[in-house]
Amino acid sequence: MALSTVEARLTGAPLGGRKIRSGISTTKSTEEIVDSRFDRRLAKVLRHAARIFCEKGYAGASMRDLSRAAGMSLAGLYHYFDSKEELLYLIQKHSFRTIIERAEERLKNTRGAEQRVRVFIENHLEYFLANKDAMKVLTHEDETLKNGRGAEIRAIKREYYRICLELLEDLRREKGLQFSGRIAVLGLFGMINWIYTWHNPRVDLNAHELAEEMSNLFLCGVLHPGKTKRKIPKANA
Amino acid sequence: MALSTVEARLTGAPLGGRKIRSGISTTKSTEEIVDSRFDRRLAKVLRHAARIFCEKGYAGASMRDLSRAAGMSLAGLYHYFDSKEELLYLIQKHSFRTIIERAEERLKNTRGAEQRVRVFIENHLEYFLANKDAMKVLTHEDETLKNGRGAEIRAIKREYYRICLELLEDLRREKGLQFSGRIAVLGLFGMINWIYTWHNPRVDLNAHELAEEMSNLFLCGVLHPGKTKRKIPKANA
DNA sequence: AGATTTACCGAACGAACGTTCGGTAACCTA
DNA sequence: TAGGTTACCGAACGTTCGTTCGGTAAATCT
Repeated sequence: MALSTVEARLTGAPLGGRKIRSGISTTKSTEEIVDSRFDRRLAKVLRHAARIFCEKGYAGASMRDLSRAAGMSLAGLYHYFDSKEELLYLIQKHSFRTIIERAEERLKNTRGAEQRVRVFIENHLEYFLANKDAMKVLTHEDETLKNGRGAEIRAIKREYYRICLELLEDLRREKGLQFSGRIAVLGLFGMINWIYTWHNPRVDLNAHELAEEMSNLFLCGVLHPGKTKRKIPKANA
Repeated sequence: MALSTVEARLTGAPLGGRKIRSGISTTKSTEEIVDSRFDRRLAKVLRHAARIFCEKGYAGASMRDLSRAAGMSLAGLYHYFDSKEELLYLIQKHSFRTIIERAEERLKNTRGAEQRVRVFIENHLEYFLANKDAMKVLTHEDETLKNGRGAEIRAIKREYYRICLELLEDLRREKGLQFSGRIAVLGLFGMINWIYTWHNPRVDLNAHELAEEMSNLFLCGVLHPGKTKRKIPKANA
């Protein structure tokens, strides 16, 4: 793999994909097979890595732990990335990009400031609970990456923050309310990110129900308990 | 220091104190001076350790980092505790015990379910922001300790949880409300513990003001913005 | 078929880790 | 003032760390 950085290969495809070699090629299907094989194996490594980082923390997990979990030799791991730090970066970037992408997709089809906030919350919790390991690693290791990679993740984080802030300011405008946007966003993120510290799927509500409870709590507080909406309809007008 | 475990010495005094040697003693003032000197030095070490754990995480901080921060040799540190793990334990236990003690003290003098919840939140934020390093270490490293020490910290945590839960259930009863106590407690803890990830004293409100904002948000939600109470009076009847 | 690239692996690298050991000055008690 | 305790420290212990190197069998391209 010549110069080999995964980062250098990151462009479009699922996990960033592998750079398509330019030049004459009779069939491109073979290339795609090679590429997606690499990507599938990388994705598997990332899944196992997320699980171990989740259990032991980034600093507490050793590359030997990861190799054991992935069923691959220590040296073999380095075929897929250049360093432990890049591994964390790939996990965080993929999770963040995906949750933002999905939020934007769902918000495109939702009108009404309050409903949009509810959809944002539901999207967050749904993705969070379906990808607990990676999302814990994203939230818990949020100051771990430094320099370039850290800056890039922090930029994505600000983007997500801004989406939420705008939803809340729309709500404030629409209903003529008064509250601090910053405190509201950060209070909301606290509620919904804290979940990784306590949620037990055998005891607690599923993502959809939890989103409703959390939305009611955030929107109405404990003193004005929720108008329990039965379903969050995917309004398209 | 004979058998030397700090843990073996933990009984009453500030940080656990040093076990008072039993036996005949003409003056006990000398013993107290020795004891408090040890405690003062230990407290200083713990303060520096909390700062480093806060910056680099427990696993990411080395004993050499700690020795540098405390201005003491690596070996010298071990005069005050037996292991890195015990150091984390001492930091967490002291913070947790203190915040609970203060909450109970303040709640003794407060009537009215809503007011008691507000006092609980204000106590939490006040201690949290005044002891940011230690409180971040307490919240961030909440699954780090294992076995005996871990169980002990988790027991204190449950105690704190229960205090909050009872306040909320009192509120629910007093006002005839309906909400899930568990979700409310955990949502509230999310809001107020998440603060360590964003609070900047140069930009953000101080503890008292923040407590008011957070209390209003939690109690009334963003749709029913807060009855801004000017002062939280220390009611004594 | 021969040449190249891919996908690994065993073994080793030097650095850093938490902890311990043997000392030694300063202080306290008797 | 002799004897014991306290409060450290320099140097080293064995282990584990992230990463690299040289190799190889299989897959792919020409």
